[in-house]
Amino acid sequence: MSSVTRPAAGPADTGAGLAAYDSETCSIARTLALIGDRWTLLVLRDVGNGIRRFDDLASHLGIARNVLTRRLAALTDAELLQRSAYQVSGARERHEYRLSPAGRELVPILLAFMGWGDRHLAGPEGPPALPAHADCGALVRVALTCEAGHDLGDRPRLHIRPGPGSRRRD
Amino acid sequence: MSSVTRPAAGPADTGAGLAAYDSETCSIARTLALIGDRWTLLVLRDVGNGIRRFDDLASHLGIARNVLTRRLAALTDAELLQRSAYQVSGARERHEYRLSPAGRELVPILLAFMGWGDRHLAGPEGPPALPAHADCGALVRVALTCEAGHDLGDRPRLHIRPGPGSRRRD
DNA sequence: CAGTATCCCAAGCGATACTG
DNA sequence: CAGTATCGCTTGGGATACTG
Repeated sequence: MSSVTRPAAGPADTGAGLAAYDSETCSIARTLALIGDRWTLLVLRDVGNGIRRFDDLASHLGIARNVLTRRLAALTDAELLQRSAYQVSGARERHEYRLSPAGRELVPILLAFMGWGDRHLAGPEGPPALPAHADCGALVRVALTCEAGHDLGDRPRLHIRPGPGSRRRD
Repeated sequence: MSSVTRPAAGPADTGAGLAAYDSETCSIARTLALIGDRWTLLVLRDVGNGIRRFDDLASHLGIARNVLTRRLAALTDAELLQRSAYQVSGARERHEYRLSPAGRELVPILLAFMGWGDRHLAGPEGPPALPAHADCGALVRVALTCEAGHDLGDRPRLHIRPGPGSRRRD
């Protein structure tokens, strides 16, 4: 990028759209407010991977127990996790956590993180884990496609437009 | 997973894979450690949307200036942003920030957040913003596809396998 | 096992003032 | 305009002890 005498303008400046709208109304900001803390995505990852009990989560994550309590409560409250009781024969009742349908819809976010990390932060040995389609076993990747059927590739060029729920800034 | 009394199990338990591996080696954890704080993704969003100057970012985001300084420095350092100087005619030199190639590859993460928020946190009016393919104008969405060509849909069923860079837990 | 209750601490944020 | 410097404070996280 050499000597740009022209900071603004050009087709590259796709920003006029979002820039004019409230930063907090944005769906990215809203979602981040819900699950954008230090532990939540990792909790969801682990639960999605079948770690469903409190102590297992605590020890696998290395999270403080009280913090885990808070996260699980918040996630259950937001209905991203479902807490269900189960009973093993005569024993005392136990609980387990599972992803709710809305929680399972967060998987693309997790996979997007995973894909980027695999490409940019993995050592020379390669990625630490591989996501496969449970039905057919083939590897899964995140793709950006447009309604016209184009694949947008790795470094997509977007143009963000105001949507119906946009709120103009003052 | 040895000492599991296995309450539920069944085909739903796809977790054996990741659960057995280190929580921090995971690419999700690594990526989160880099960009998983309260502001970074929003900074990247705004820069990607064409807000490129310090004061514009500060006022659009509502972030404290010193915090913005730190974020921009960290992101430039991690080579997710590129800082370039430009000169308007005779005036003093100015700087602007742009997404680096690696930074642009984070767009799928942003769009995954956006998509989820649009579906679960938007008001009845609809999504606040719409991402369109810059080339053709059609709307863009995040899709999960497997190498066998299947579209995994909204609530994918995955099986996470250890990859070459996996590190067993003790 | 699955949490809750306390207490303490540090990172991180915000506000403000200052500089080239 | 584009930051840096300082400071106080709040938010959350960690450790530990306790309970049904």
